Parts: sequence; C-alpha cells; structure tokens
Amino acid sequence: MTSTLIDTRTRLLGIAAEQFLARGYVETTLRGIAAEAGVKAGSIYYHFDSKDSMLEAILGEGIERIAASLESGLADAGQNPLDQVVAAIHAHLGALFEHGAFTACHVKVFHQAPSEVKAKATVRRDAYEATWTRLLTEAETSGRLRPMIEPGIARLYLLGALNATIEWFTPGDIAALADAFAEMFVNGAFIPRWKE
Amino acid sequence: MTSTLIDTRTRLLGIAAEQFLARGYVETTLRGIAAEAGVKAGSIYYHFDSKDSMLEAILGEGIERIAASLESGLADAGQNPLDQVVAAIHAHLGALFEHGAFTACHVKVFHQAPSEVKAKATVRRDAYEATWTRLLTEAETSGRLRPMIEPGIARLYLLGALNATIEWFTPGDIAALADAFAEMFVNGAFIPRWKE
DNA sequence: GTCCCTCCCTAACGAACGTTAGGTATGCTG
DNA sequence: CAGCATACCTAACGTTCGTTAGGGAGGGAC
Repeated sequence: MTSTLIDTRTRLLGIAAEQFLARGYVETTLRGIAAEAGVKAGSIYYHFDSKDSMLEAILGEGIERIAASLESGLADAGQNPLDQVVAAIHAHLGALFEHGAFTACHVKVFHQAPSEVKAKATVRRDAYEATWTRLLTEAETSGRLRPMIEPGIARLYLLGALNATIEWFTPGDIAALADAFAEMFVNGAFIPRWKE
Repeated sequence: MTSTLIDTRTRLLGIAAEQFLARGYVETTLRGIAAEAGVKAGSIYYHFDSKDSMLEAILGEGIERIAASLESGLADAGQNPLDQVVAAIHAHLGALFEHGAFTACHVKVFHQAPSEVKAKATVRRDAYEATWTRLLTEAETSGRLRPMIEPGIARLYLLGALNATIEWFTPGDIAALADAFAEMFVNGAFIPRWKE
C-alpha cells in the first residue's frame, strides 16, 4: 500500500510550505516540520533527499498552481487585451490567497532560495512571466498601451505590486482588491485633467 | 582619538548592510562581515551588542535615508498633489539605488528580520508610510484621485511596485524608470477608450 | 514460516554559528 | 614612568542544524 507514503509525503510538503512561508526558509528546521507532521526529523529523508529538495518541490508546485489559475482565468475572460489583463490580475491574486500555501510560499521564498534551487524554479517561472509579457505585448500591438510604456516594464511593475500583497493583505475580499488594483493599473489612480 | 573607532564601526555597518542585502540576514555570518572588514569576528562585539543590534542600526539608518530623500524631493517639487506624488516616486526609487546599501537593505531585509528588531524598525517605518498616505489623501480630498481608490490601498499598491524593483532593477537610468512608473500609477498603463 | 519491501525510529556525527572570557598592544594622561 | 582606556585578538563554549548509519516493526508474497 502506497497511500500512507503519499499521505506523509504530501503532508510534509504542505507543512513545509506553511513554515517556509511563515518563518522563511533558513529559519525553518526539519525538526519543526517533522514535529508538526507527527514524525521524527530523520524520517523526512525517506521521502526527500534534502531540505533543498523540499523547497524545490514546493516552489515548483507553487508556480504550477499560479500558472494554472492564470490559464483558467484567461480562458474564462473576454478575448481582448483589457479583459485579459484584468482577468490575469484577479487570477494571480486569487492564486496567492485561495490556493493553499504553495503559491504564496513560491512568491515569498523564491528570492531567499539557494541559487541552485532558484535556478531550477526559474525555468517554470520565466514561462509564467512570459505569459504576462505576451498579454501586455498584445495590448501594445493593438494600440491599447500607452506609447511610453514598455510591456516588460509594465509586467515588472504590476507583478511587483501584486506579489507585495502577501506582505500585508489579510485574506478577505480578494475580488475587491483585484478590482482596485486593475483599476489603478489600467486607468491610473488619478482622474485625468482635460486642461492645464 | 575616536576616529579609528568610528571608522571601524561605520565600515562594519556598511559591509553588513551589503551582505545582508546580497545573502539575506540569516545566511550572513559575523565571521564573513569581520573578514571583509579586516577584523576578527569577536571584535565586532566591541562595537555592537549582537548581530541583531547591527541589523537594527542598519534598518534604522536605511529608513532614515529614504525618508530624507523623500522630504528633500517633496520640498523641491510643485506643491500640488500630482507633482508631489511624482516627486515621491522619483525620490523613493532614487533612495533605493543611489544612497548606498542601507536603503535597499532596509526594503529587502525588513520582512526577514526577527520580530523584536522588526518591531523597533516599524516605528520609523510607519511614520514614513504615513507621509505617503498623507500625499494620497491630499490627492483624494482635492478630487484628483479616482472615487473607488482608497489612499491606503493605493499606497500599498504603489510602494509594493516600487520596492519590488530591488529584485530586478540593475542600476541604470533611474529617472526613466521613475517616469514610467509615475506614468503608470497616475494615468494607467492603458489608453482610455472614449467609446465602446 | 520465511523473505522482503515499506516506512519510520534512535542516536549520533560534524560543521557552522553567535557569543564570551580573558589577554595584549597602543597611546594618551597625569 | 605608572596608570588607564581604547581597540582588537585568541580560543573556546554551547547550541542548533542538516544529515546519516543502522535498526526494527509491520504486512504482503511465495
């Protein structure tokens, strides 16, 4: 029977994601993860090669879920640049706060990861960011983006604001938050002035 | 003569800020800082009480310099909500990349800091953020902010995007970056549509 | 009943780290 | 010259952590 194995492995990974998210990677100990899982520290090595490999699995699972949320959101939205970008904002924020600890852990811990682990996660991450760049490039080529705005800079600006929410947002009305962010990103925070 | 003392203390703090920024707080060792300063690890304790107290000093110095940059930028700009916000964006980004490692270190390491250190830095940090909230609230009361946008949310959105730059921006044309960010924050990334 | 594979445990190793006690050289002070 | 404070060193202590070697219980296979 392999169900127990899968259970323990999955449980360890989920607990690790929560602790990495809450305490940071380096300050999280295998002994702490094991204790919360009702297991001894040494037993982790039956399921994983090392602490780094746990992080690697978590970062991979996290970006995978975020990407899935994005693809799903894009498919359900209007097929025009504006609707796609707004849907992407909703999907990304939804993924961070409604899809378990893996997604938020990816965003928060990625930059603290050892370079080798980081390099492996970067592959999938680049593909995800490329989707955003594609969305914004489509907005640009269809003449919807402001002339002085490059899609690459816009992507970094927007994802920076979105990902920073994990430092302050207390899960609540995510749709309202996404609406406000979409409004600010698309139309700006200020009301245009006709004269002056 | 106390010049040697001040020199070494200052040098240690600068090196520590650089290493905290590059490797993170926990992964930076006192032995590494001491080595780069041409000193032995134990000697650090002549100048500082602990590793935590070094971080505390750095975080304080960092937010102080960022705040000074902001105040300076606001004083030199037009005294209207729009100009003030644009100047603030330029000042904040300028502080992160042109005022040494302390400012960038504050932004990057703050969220990794031990809770006690974090609590002390939070006092000064709250005051800095209150300045931003004041700017945006003035924009709101003078009718320049979009109705559905709350100043508090706008501040978190904008500072999130600004602070995230330390993860990707390679010091170059900061003014151009600030211009693009200001354009996106104020007017939005999209061109308004008159019909549809 | 015997074998073997799965899954977890005990117990320890070795390294790295923050920190400290005590010593030493230097130079100013009286 | 004696005395003292400054600035740094040496050498270690104690702890924590990732990791590993080896063992054992349990159940399915034959």
